[in-house]
Amino acid sequence: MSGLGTRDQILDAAAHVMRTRGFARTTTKEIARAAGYSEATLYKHFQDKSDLFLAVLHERLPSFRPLLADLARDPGRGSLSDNLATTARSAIAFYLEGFPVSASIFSEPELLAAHSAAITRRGAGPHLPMQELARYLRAEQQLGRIRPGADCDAAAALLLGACFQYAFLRSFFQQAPTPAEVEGYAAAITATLMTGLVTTP
Amino acid sequence: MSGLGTRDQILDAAAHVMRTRGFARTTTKEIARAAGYSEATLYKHFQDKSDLFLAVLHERLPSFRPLLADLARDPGRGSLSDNLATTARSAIAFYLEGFPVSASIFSEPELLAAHSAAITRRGAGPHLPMQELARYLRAEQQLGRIRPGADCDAAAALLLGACFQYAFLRSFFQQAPTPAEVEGYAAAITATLMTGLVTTP
DNA sequence: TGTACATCAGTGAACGCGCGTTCACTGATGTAC
DNA sequence: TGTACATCAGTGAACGCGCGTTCACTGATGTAC
Repeated sequence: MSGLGTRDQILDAAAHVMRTRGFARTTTKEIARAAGYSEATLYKHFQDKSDLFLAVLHERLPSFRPLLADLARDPGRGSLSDNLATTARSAIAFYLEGFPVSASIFSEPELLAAHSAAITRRGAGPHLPMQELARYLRAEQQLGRIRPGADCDAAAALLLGACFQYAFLRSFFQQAPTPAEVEGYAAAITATLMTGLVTTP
Repeated sequence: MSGLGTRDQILDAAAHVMRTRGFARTTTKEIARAAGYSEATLYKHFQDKSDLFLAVLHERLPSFRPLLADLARDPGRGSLSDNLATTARSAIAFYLEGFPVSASIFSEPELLAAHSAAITRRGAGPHLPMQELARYLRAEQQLGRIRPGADCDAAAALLLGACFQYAFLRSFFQQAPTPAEVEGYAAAITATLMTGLVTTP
């Protein structure tokens, strides 16, 4: 009695199997079983398995651009370091959720190529959060809360890069971090990014 | 007429196929063909396919710890920002080379678990470069080239994280960066890490 | 030196299995008159 | 209202294929006397 169409149920099931069993174990049989349909039904809604995968990647991967867009729309609100720490926490949560599935695509270069082409075509991509964050930082710079000479692109790359690698390491060692850990880490990298290594605050 | 034993030739071939065809296409048949042996020969040297993969991951993935260990052994040499920029360039090259194969493992969670367990057992791991870099930074801090209050762990995470994500993005869009691009990027993140966003240099 | 045997790296051919995919079908629902 | 037909979501069973793995083997090399 779900309100979802068959296609959506299949996508949900596929995304679930990918997360729980891994990309290599995500067979048409497993997806069909998880969705509660026969394998043949998959082919009524998707051309082939690649088509189904690409749809999952497009329609079921999380995004955290909205949060960043909000920030950039309204700079000057709250303290800069709070905003950055919040962004870092969201980024970590986002990368933790998306990394295992996203990384899996690298095992099939042709699928990766198709996915990255599709993403480029529609103007999306994993580099956009960085651009969005840099845009926010430049807005803060114009408001005088960031020093004039600072390189906002580099700063965005440093902050999100640290979050990305943090999520990778946790995924790699299969250790989900506690909220307190994430909070501490986000605060530490934010503070260091703000003040730098050599100058005295 | 190679000086390599059969086992090493198989490992080289497997690593090569992984890089060129992708993890999912790395079948026993492809490995055997690339190595110039029959498939049956693989099983004279490895218990099964997982065993062979784990050996590739252990014995054929690049490492850039040595460079970092050198740095940490001899702090105070050269300028701090040159050392960091050099480290960033090496890190990017290293991650660019290792990322596609390393990421692939996420498609088989059981293999990932076996790999991460093996790595932990022998005291290795992708988090060590960060620790090594932090160690170097602390040594510089003791020499007075980094301000006393700075968080060297956070700084190491920021710098290597930015390199890691940079390599990911390039691998994702299948665009190999030029040396000049890498150099510019390394210089930018290094400078920003050194001076920070809010203080005046 | 010749002969008989042991060792050992490597192989061709076959195996069972699970994969993605297709096909002819079923049965419920909608539509025409 | 009843009847005949069209539509359409979904299926069971089968398909060919390529996978990882094994087995009985071959032939070159080493060793004993």
